[in-house]
Amino acid sequence: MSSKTKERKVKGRKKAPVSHKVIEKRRRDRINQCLNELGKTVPMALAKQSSGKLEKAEILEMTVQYLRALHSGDFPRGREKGELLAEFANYFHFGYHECMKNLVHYLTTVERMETKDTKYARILTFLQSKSRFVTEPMFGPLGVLPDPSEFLCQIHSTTDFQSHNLSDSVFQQGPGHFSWHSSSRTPAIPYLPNAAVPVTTPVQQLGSYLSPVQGLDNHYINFVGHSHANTFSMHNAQHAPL
DNA sequence: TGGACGTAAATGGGCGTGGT
DNA sequence: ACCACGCCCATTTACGTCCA
Repeated sequence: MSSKTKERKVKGRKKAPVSHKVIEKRRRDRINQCLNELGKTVPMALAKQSSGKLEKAEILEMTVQYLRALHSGDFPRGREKGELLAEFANYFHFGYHECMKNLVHYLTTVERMETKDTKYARILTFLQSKSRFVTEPMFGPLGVLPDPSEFLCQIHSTTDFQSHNLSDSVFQQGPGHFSWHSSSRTPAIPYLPNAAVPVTTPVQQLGSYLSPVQGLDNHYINFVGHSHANTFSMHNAQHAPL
């Protein structure tokens, strides 16, 4: 066993050498972090993750398929490429919203946290920042996609954030839009029905916020040549027409 | 229940590269 | 030339799942 393996040699340098184990650990962490990001970004991986564990190899496979689909000219007739990209983005936002919804439900019901709680506010702010970080590099250029953080901006845009309570808080949306409270898995969370989510995607013009996501299932499956439509069954069942 | 199997993480070592 | 560092690969270890 060489000295390198225990600790990298120290001679004649200012900086203390870093253990090879530590370096390798960091490297593995970087790899895993990127794989996780892919798992949260690639629609099919995101869908499968929600129903079970996803192997690294699967994430990579789905990413390859996803990129092939995006770069393929073989889009369904009558659908614009940008339109489908927007659908993919919506799919991601859907998953993100779903997680946030569950988290908020947990915080408010299980943890008994109030919206005026600073910790509650910090968590939402964190989610907001993460939301931007994850989505912008991939979908930013489209420029017209809804950002989940816009849900939260409805809180932060008002300085009296602390005056809000659960019944007049964040998850405000109009009819036909993505629902924060209608999941079969989570009980209802009160909301203001008159505040609409700022959704401006092209696909939205075709109908509700969710319908593109449902439509995406078939398109995406066709793109990647998979026949496992039941991969998305959870979403279909859960978010059938609002 | 225990062995087979698969996956992920940890570890050890070689090699290339860039800075001094 | 020497050294720190990063990358890659092979092997070992830990852990979870499946099946007889």
